Amino acid sequence: MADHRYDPKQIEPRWQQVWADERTWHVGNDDVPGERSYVLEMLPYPSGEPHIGHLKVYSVGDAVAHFHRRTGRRVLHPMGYDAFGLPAENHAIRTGQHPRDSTNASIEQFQRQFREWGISIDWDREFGTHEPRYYRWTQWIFLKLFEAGLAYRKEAAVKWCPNDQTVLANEQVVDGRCERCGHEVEVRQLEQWFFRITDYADRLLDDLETIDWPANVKTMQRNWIGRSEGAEVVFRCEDLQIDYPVFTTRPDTLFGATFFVMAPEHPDVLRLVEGTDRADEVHRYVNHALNESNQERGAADKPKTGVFLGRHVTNPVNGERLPMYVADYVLMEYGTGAIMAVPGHDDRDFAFAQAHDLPVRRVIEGGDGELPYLGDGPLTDSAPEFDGMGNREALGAIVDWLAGEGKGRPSVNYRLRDWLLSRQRYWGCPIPIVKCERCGLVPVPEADLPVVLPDISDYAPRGRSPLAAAEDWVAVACPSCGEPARRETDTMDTFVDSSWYFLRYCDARNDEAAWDPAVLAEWMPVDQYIGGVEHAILHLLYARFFVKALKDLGYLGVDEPFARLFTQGMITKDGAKMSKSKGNVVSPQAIVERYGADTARAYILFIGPPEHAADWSDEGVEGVHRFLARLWRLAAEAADGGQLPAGELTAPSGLEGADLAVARKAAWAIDKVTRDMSGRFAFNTAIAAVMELTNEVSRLRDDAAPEVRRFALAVAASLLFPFAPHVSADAYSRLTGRRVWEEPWPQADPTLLERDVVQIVCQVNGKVRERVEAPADASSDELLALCRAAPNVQAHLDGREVVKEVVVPGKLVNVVAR
RNA sequence: GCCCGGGUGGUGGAACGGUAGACACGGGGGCCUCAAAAGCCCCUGCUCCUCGCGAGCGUGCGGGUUCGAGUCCCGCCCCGGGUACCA
Repeated sequence: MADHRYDPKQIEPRWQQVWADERTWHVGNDDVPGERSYVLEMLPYPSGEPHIGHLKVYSVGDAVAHFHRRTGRRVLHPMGYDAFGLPAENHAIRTGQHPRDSTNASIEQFQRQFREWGISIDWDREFGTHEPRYYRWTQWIFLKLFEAGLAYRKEAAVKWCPNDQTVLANEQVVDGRCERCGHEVEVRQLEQWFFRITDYADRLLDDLETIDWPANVKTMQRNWIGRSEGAEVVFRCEDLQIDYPVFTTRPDTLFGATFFVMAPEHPDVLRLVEGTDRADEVHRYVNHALNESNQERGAADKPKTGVFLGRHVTNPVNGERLPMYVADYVLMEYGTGAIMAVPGHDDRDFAFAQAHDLPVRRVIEGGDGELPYLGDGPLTDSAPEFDGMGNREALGAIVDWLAGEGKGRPSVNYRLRDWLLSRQRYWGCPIPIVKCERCGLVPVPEADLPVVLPDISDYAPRGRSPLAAAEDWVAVACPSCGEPARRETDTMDTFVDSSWYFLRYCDARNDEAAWDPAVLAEWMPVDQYIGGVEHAILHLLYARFFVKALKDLGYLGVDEPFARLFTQGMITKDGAKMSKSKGNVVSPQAIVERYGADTARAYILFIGPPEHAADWSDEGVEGVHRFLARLWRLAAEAADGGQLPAGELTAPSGLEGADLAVARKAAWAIDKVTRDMSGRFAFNTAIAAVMELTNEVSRLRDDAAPEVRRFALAVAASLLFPFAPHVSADAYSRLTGRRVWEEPWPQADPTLLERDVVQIVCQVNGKVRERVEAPADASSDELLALCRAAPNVQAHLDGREVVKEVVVPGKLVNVVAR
């Protein structure tokens, strides 16, 4: 007999070769009828080599893709690279190596490893976002958004990272620090490019209802958009004849306002005190507040500081004069940069009032008498027509009254800001705009796209894009008037590149257009999107915005890019995030080298539910490897004696004893794995079921029927294929002479799923006292009789009165006794 | 503070309101072998005893609903993540 040693180094390259030679995973855009499925994992940023997180996300995605294919769908499962970005550029600054070269080298690493992992990718659709044939269309989309007024330039207070020497979008500032490098960000007043994502705030919010995403991701997006309903109320400063609107969610508390506060950045603060004796003090305060870091200023528990402006505004509901303050707890970015302060019913206003000896007034009854009171209740001490009215009802009534007087109106405010997309860096997609002194901002004509990123020698950022130094490139004739003009030298945020790549995959080789809308209609939306929860706000919000905007412009027909989202948990080592500095990095390449790709993939899916974080265990890998080796060896040995007959994979007939039990186990495994893969991604229990089946086969005695052994092993291999494709393909091929990926998903024979004898649990007062065998179709009375006859049940019923009997057919009998 | 997750053996984890701990790791014992590796077999939640087809306890804590609760409800504690002066 041949030497049957499981050797992934032999098996894996052989099948990879077949898949590459035959372009097995390619799917055309041909108008073939039948169900389609678009399975997509978030595209990788190619830096160095793939890490363990990549192994996980593509193992999960590949399992889904294979399952969809085997259950009769045409599956689009492409791959690409998010290839622009700062790490490559910073590397270039240190070494002088062109970012394109280091990026392409990384991409080759990724390609090689994806092939070695056996991921079923349609390589014919591959691209990197840094390739002109791709970013040509990124620029085209930018122009379409520009034409529609959705991309615009404005001067604003923006977040600046002094380390990366570029501006950042709000989403890229985490705890006052740069999301990428961790450096504390500053605020600068600069003119920048923005996308008008705030126009879509309501739709981005409302359409969350229509997509099947994890609740926590939806919640994070809702919070980020931060819609609040309330009213805009106008407070007039009579001294200077200026109206100051404020946004409030609590117009019901208007009668409790006792002072008025402006943000230090508010443009009118200095004007209000000009030439007064308060000017010096206010100047000092504002300067101090502006120089304070975001971190310090952002702390909610910080004492409430502020300065009186020496001016007053009039409360529109009762004509009271309220003192005006400047205080850093009011933010310029939100609302109008000014607030009415109601210390009786707001924590922060209360804290400020305490610190500055301002009156606190109760206008809503309730609570235990303590102020501030944040709950609901009837109005008091407000106005005769509102007193006694529930505050929720009063809220509307007061807004109506204000609207009638022209002093306010219902209003909605969002936390979401427009997306700042320009970056003062080199390695990104050039913004296709020419700045002409005469014509202003002129779009580059579509026929001239792409605006190709020029090669430069000095990548160092100096507060402006390194592109600004490429004089030959910058100097250009204005497309509109022909006079000398200059190119926009900022590049786009790399999140722009990844906001539409899933559209390009559908029609990746189209040189005439970004895509053919008819082709897009065949594939979009993505049926199953898979990635890390760290993109819950950034990428996933931006991509949704792009799809909605492009739909409005008539280029596609869907409202949402990703119908179903799955977020996988992190892989840790020794309970901690893997990092070079901790020295706890597990390299996928080392694992694949040692155990093979199948072991690495199957282990990462077996370790636990894929949505949970999981800790890597070297011993656990060994266990999965042993399992694959055992399955393969059993299959190879069983195939020595012959193959299964051609045709459908069905159990031999006329089985009995252990042979029948194995056939039943196979049917059970088919059913179990199918269920685990259908509704949820319970890969861990699916693999456990195949393990159980394999264990049962390995316990068969030598005189077992060879066909049932082959059948059960072929079922095991077939079910395992989505998780460990090479070893499964190899085992299946030996057992059947056929290619498992061309086989339909196995069907469980219903007659084998049924049992004629079942085990019945006998309980007395809810405690298990005995287990008995009973015919599966036994009646309740029969089951009851069987259980009451059981010795241990009788022992526990001895001398007691039976008060109730519960029978769950096929399962259990519970006798309740006193 | 608020919003999500999550607390089950030595470990990762299983369990439509119905046998808690599938599967795997680790551990113990055995077979094979000159020996080892590999492989195979058995045992493995805790406690007690009369050692059995035994009894009791056991899913973070305290209550509740139910014939029956890891699972549902109420009140807490702890851990992880997100978010935070957003008016």
